[in-house]
Amino acid sequence: MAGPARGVTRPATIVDVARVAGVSRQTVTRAVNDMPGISTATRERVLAAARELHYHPSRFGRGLVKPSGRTLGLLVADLTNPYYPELAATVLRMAGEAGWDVVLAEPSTSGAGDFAAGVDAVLSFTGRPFVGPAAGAPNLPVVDVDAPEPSPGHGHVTLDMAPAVEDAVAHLTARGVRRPVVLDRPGRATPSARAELFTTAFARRGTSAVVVAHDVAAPWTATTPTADAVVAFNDLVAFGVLRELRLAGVEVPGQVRVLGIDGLSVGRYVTPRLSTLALDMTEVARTALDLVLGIADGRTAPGTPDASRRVVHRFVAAETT
Amino acid sequence: MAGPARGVTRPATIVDVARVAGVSRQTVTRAVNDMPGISTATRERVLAAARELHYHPSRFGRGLVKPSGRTLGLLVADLTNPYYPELAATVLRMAGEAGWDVVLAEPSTSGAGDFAAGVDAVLSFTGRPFVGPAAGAPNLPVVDVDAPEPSPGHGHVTLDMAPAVEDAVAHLTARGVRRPVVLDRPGRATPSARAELFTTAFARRGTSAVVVAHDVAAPWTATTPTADAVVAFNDLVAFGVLRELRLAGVEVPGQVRVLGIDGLSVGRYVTPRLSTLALDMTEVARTALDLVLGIADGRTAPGTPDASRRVVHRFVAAETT
DNA sequence: CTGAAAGCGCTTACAG
DNA sequence: CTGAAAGCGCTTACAG
Repeated sequence: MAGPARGVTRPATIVDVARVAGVSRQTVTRAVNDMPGISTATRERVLAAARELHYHPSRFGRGLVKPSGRTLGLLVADLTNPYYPELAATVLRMAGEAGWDVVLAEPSTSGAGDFAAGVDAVLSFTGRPFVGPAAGAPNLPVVDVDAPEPSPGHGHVTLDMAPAVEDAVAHLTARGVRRPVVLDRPGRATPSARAELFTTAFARRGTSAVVVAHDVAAPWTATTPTADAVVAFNDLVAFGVLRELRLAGVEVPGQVRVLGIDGLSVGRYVTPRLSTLALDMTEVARTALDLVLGIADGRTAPGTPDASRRVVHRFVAAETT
Repeated sequence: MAGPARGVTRPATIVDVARVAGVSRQTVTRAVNDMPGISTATRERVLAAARELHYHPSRFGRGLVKPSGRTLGLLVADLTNPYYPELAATVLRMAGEAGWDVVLAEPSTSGAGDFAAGVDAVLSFTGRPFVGPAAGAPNLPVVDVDAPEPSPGHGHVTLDMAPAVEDAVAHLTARGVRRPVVLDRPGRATPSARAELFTTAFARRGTSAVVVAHDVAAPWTATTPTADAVVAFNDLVAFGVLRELRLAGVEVPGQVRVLGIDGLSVGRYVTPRLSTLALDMTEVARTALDLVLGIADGRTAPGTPDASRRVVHRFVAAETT
């Protein structure tokens, strides 16, 4: 009963079970996989040995020899923002239909190297190009979504907010907005791309928008008390703004109009309902998944125009504008 | 250049690359893994061949021979309800620290069999015991969370709402609630366990609660227009109730008090803030993960008392009660 | 710097 | 009903 490796507990393998049960390896396989051509007595003896040794088949040994599904690595920036779980849920369901498993990870959580070792393709929703291990993963199919610039060898999906920004700004100015505030992500030297889209669009209409860092220490209400519209960095920030305004007794959209970005489905529960630049998560998921699976299957070559896709936001006017 | 399998495209293996590059298998390994002891010229020739063949190392072949992290299968009922992503995010982060990857799946998405084939342990948040493949996965470590009854051979984590229900009902009756409505999940013959907890607790205080199926076709406002408190099946339902009441001009908590269940973190954005029976997601994740990894590492035996854990909800009185 | 040999844990034919 | 042999794709010593 004393195994070769005393002290250190090595997981039991099929040969350990075979030895303990006094049979051959292939008989263990028959018992464990419930195959025909084995006597009941033998099967039970083998299963008892398996139980005793806590034997569980190695997925590597098995995967090497049996056809098995492939695994997609899904990297998302921050699972705390419902935006990413919504996206992940859609990717998960679609990938499942295509026979792919999905390993979910955040960049902070797992070393990118370890992560890449266990997957057959990568879909990265982190806002920057996926950086795999320097070596060991040549030709790993990778698709970056919404990365600021295309990474050579990767497929990429661009999320284009510009048309929706135009629509939203036209909508707001038509309703008399003249002193809009754009709440930008804090801690940056320069305005974000989305903030610039808004200031440019407003400027084209003769309206100058103020960009303010969304900072709890210096709330925008103090900086720009006369604002008649707030463009939030994303829906989550907009929800916070709506709450602030409610508590301050400010009417939305009567006194201040509020616009979010993302189109989170939890938005259906807030009152008044948030106007937002919505992304069709299903479309994003389908586009990104189609691309990465296409690369994995050799249908699409990274570097070709077909490996570069685009999804646009859509302005959804609800109750806050 | 014509491989042995013409027509059907079989993924290239290390020997294909070796053949095309005119080197041995181990030289391909050296090039691909950026190891020393290989000339620059050879390395480049090999990498060029790898590129040409779209070669990517099999994770099975590699996993068999290199020490690698293990994979946890995380099964959640419904990624559409933020409750599950919140839980998943916490599990993901903690599992990552322990060196485990996480495959996320919904029961509907992937055949349970396929799912179980690729993982070393399973954590099931589906409200019922995990059912793996009938065969092929003996001694797979499994932990069920919040399953109605313990499944033999599995570890289980019970989520106990009873103490929080007591606190909430005491709170509500102390504030004069006499005609509470419990919104139950629709389409069931008998009231849910949580609905019964509430009716019992109210009854003990001499108050009879009405259980109504949460059904858009027959809204609770029509069924029980005189209700002075609404206990929702979960936070998401409660958010919808809050919106209904707002639109109907009903004051919360002045005219009707509202209670949710779950303690979703998105609740921080709704106004007024929802009172709820909150679950500490971190505690649930830590408890469940500790248990399943303990079973996987042989520290904990399923069936022993230690393989059965309990986490309690906590009543959080916010602005709606 | 390069290759021949052994082996990781498993299953699939093939023999008895 | 059971076992000996071959092989899945890879890496790790070991020889040259």
